[in-house]
Amino acid sequence: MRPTVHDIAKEAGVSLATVDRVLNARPGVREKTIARVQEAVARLGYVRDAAAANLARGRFYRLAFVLPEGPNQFVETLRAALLEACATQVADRASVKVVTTPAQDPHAVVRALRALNPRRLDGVAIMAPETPQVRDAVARLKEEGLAVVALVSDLPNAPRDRFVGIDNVAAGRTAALLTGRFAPQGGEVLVVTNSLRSRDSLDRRLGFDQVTATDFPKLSVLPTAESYDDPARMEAVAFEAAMSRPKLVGVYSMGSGNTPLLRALRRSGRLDELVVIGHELTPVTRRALIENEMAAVISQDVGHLARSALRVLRAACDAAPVFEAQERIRIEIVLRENLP
Amino acid sequence: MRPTVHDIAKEAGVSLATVDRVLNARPGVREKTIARVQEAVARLGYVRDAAAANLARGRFYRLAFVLPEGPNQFVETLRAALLEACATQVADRASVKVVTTPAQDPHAVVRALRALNPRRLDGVAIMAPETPQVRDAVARLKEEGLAVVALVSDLPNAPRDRFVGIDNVAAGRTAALLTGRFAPQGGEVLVVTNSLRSRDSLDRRLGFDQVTATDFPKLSVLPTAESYDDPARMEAVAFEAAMSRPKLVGVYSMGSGNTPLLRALRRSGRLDELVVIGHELTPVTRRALIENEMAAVISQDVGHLARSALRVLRAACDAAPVFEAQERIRIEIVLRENLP
DNA sequence: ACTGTTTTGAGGCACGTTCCTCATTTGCGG
DNA sequence: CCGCAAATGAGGAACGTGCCTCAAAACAGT
Repeated sequence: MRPTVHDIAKEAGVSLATVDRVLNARPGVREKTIARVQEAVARLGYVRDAAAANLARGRFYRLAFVLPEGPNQFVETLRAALLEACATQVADRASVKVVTTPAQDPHAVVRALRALNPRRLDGVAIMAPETPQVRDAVARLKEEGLAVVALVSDLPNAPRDRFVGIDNVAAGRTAALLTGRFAPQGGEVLVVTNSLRSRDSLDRRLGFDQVTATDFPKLSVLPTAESYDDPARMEAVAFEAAMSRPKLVGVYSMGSGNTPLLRALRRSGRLDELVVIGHELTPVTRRALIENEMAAVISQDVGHLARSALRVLRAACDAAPVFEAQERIRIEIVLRENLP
Repeated sequence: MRPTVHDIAKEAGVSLATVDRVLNARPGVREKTIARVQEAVARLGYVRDAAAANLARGRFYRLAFVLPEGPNQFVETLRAALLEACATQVADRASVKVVTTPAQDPHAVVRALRALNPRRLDGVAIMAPETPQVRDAVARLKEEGLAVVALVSDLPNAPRDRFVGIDNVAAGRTAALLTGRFAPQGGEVLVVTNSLRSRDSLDRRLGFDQVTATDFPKLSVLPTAESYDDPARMEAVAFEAAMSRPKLVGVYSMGSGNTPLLRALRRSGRLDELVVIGHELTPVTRRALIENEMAAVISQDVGHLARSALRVLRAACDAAPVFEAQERIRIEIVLRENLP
């Protein structure tokens, strides 16, 4: 059996109340006594029973997730993973509210953040492009004492407690390395995204350029084409590039919008000679991998993302340390053969 | 606030005792009453507070991990991850004993398993090659009522409750796909391992052959070379192949022993023209990736492995269902640019 | 209506911790 | 040595659930 606070008290020769005061860093204990208790803790190898502690504390975490809305498979699966995580022990003693905002309206996010009542909430996870208004809204939430984490796309200049997601520069570098090795003959690479306003796309492009510049001189990377979340525009841009650029060897899709992209490439008849690399495993990209239409998908485990965000938010609420190793989101490379 | 058993009792118009009997599937309640309680549970959206339940139950999980011993970086990091996981909430209300057995002695595992006292233990995780003796030892543990999971290397014909690890056939298929795409010109591929006795090596070879046979006719895969955990032998075999086979384009290392392998290939002077793919991210393989000596490493997150084994063991002890999505160990592809 | 069985109610103790209150002791300055 | 504040002890209630006992009620078959 593990030692309890009672054992510590006995071992240190103090009362239970004093042990409690020391363990919870409450004032009113002499240095000497603190040391004595801590020694006893070390000697007996005491570790606080988190279950009992939470029970006694009656702690309840009121959390909110602000996600973009739209025909975005990735966000849909993220939301599903979130709800699934809530049904398990990860979300124990927590209530989670999911708020969605129109993807294309940068003010909508701000409005949604303002609409949150800080007194009825302990923490917020935000997935949104970084704008000055969003930064201000985050700052306001922090001032109100809320825990704030950025999700998927970082808000590096906002006072968020933490970013939960992959290192997008490294993700872009990984995409470049795969493109370069899958297309050793070299040629032109088309880079597309729905919007460069999001920090994640920006970072990915940055990483992609770093590696192609230093390691794959035979690749020439075209300027980023933005679709602004318009499928028709995405399809037109991709089709145009495929038809007019004979030296095209690869396409790197940094955002969503893989359905119109693949449709265009299929239509151009050049899909099987192109190395297509995209992000996020969805039904669309999964199918494309199986059909050999996409060479690789760079992905992040949405289940891990959801659980990690929940754990990190709770830790931030308690100003407790996080278990780093568990919260590092991996850049997953998914090929046809290691589809989960 | 979340509803409690008290709320359920009130809602269903029964006593607390009856609610408890229904929730814990104890006998002595009429069908009609059971239905009434379950309706109340559904209506109020009650979910059992796992923390309080475990506390009340006073459940304590006594677990043991049986791991191979030896100069194996992978096992070392696994053990470290295990100890780290024990220090966190994952191992809450559990004691974990780690037993190591000499890697090369198949009887040592059996002896270690026999030495376990089933009355002082609730569950065991085993990482060992599958032999008839191991199967019998596992069967004996199961008969004693222990939970048993196979770790990393499956024991498909033993009555283990579950396998925690990657799908090694798929891992082999992934390695083949990478080799084929990284070496489109084709040629010979050397496959090495420390021992084909382990189920994982066997499965990886199987998967590797499947994909090379169907998708990469230009690759000809050599018979598996075994080192029997002897670094000198590994080095000799690899050097010999590199020197005598001009058409060699790739090496697939299915087990441990990457240090002597890389040393041999370096010595042969052909390392930079070979596509080397190995398993498990260790200091050795990490360095080889950074130096561009290895093209890719197929890995499994040891932290995830450790935490998953703990969770699965606990669930098996309680005959509780596991949260599948969280326990699926991914086949990670690690390149230079997405090193964690 | 009688017995006997099954079902239900009521209550209490336990788990390990937190967080109170109130009384007591200790240390310190004067 | 006194007075005062700080430090400590003792005890208890609570958190939500599990698990136990004993008695009361409902129901079955005769």
